[in-house]
Amino acid sequence: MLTIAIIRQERDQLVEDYKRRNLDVAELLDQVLELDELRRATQKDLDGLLAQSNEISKKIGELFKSGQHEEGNALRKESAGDKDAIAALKDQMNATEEQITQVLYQIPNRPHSSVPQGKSDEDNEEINRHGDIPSLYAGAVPHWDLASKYNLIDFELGVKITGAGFPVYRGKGARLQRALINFFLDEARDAGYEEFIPPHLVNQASGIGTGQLPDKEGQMYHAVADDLYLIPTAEVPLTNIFRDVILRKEDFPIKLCGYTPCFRREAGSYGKDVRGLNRLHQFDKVEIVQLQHPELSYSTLDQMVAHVQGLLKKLNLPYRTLRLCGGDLGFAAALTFDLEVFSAAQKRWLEVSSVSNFETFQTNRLKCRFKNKEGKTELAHSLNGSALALPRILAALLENNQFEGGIRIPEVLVPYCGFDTIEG
RNA sequence: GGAGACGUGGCAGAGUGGUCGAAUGCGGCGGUCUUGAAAACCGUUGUACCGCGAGGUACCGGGGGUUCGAAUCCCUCCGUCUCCGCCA
Repeated sequence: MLTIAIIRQERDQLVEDYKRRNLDVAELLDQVLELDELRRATQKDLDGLLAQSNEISKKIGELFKSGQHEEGNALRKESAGDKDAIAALKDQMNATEEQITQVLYQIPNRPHSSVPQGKSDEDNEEINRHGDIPSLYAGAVPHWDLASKYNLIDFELGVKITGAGFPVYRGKGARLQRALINFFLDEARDAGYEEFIPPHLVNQASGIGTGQLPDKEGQMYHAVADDLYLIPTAEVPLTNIFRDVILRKEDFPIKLCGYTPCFRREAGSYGKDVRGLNRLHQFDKVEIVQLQHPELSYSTLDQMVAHVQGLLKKLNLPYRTLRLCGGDLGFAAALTFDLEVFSAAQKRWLEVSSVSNFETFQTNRLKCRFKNKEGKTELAHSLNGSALALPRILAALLENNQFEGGIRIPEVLVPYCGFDTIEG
């Protein structure tokens, strides 16, 4: 969420910047400014009335204390009149603040200066590629065929138990999942991230804190009876650890990681690209999160991208790095790098990680601040990235490493799996 | 789920209608002393908003109410603890 201070100071520049998101925010910003004027004027009036009322109350107290009851009672009657005016101004204050919040909720994060103009994922900027795309043998098949051929994943069984998008992993498929989770967590720990196991359901305040609510209400599973939401990513509980927290600048950088299942309704997605593991309602992911000093957050972003690239290198998966254009950038992000691996049997790139700097967008909602050099509180920067999401990694691993007699397991995973080949 | 107790500043813990944004202790920060450190002593130490400033306003779990005035009384929600029940 943008701060009102920024809108007041940089209104014109903001309008310019949001054009790269293909958004015209002029009207929204002006609404905020107008409401803010009203709010300040109202507070001025309200504070004045309250000050008066406080003073009279104090006087009455003193009169009664010194035994001057008649004078006290006279004053009491006199002061009763302001109550309605005070109540009316309070109502107006609250209503105006609420309106400001509602407008601010509609405005996505300001794109970083390096974010290219663009409409869709086709305009994303490819930054680099790494690894050779394997040439598969003639009988190579996509991962959904491999999954059933080697009895690794049962999609139909998931449909029976729950519904589409909830696969059942079994046997070596299940063990491979667990191996990947442990591998990713160990790598994160080696990189200095503290491991957490957070709750998988969160309250509304947490959803608002990281930006899922109210913007993406329909994308989360909602347990209505208890008004809790199933997390779409570990980012939500992990980042919300720092809601309403004032850090010391020595605390930076704060590095956390955690494995959780992720639940996404994927409302509105349909048809192609949803086959097999490509798009699921429940999937596993290891997430890395950092809170950082504003001056350092972009070098931190680069480090996080490098960490994810390191994972892909160790898994020997060909990947490319994209800088998302304004049109593809998420609501809360200022800058995002996507990592995609090449799925050799589907012959296409699959997004496996999204690493973002949210600058103060989340921390403003979270009220996560630190004491700066001048001793003043200042909003921290928050960042996160998938390191990594499992399903598409698994898809690419199965497809890229298949041979006539089975599937080879990448060397780094063998100690985690306890097997080096999947065969019929 | 039932019964009871409680929710105050970084922590501990006073405060039951007025001068309380809140005693005191601990912790933190600055200083004196010291070769240095510790101890001792002195000072300082919540957050947000409005205002050029002086200063003002709000906040004692959240929300609402009573009152001229609420940390204090009432209602409600949330949470914690103890006992009972149930249970991995």
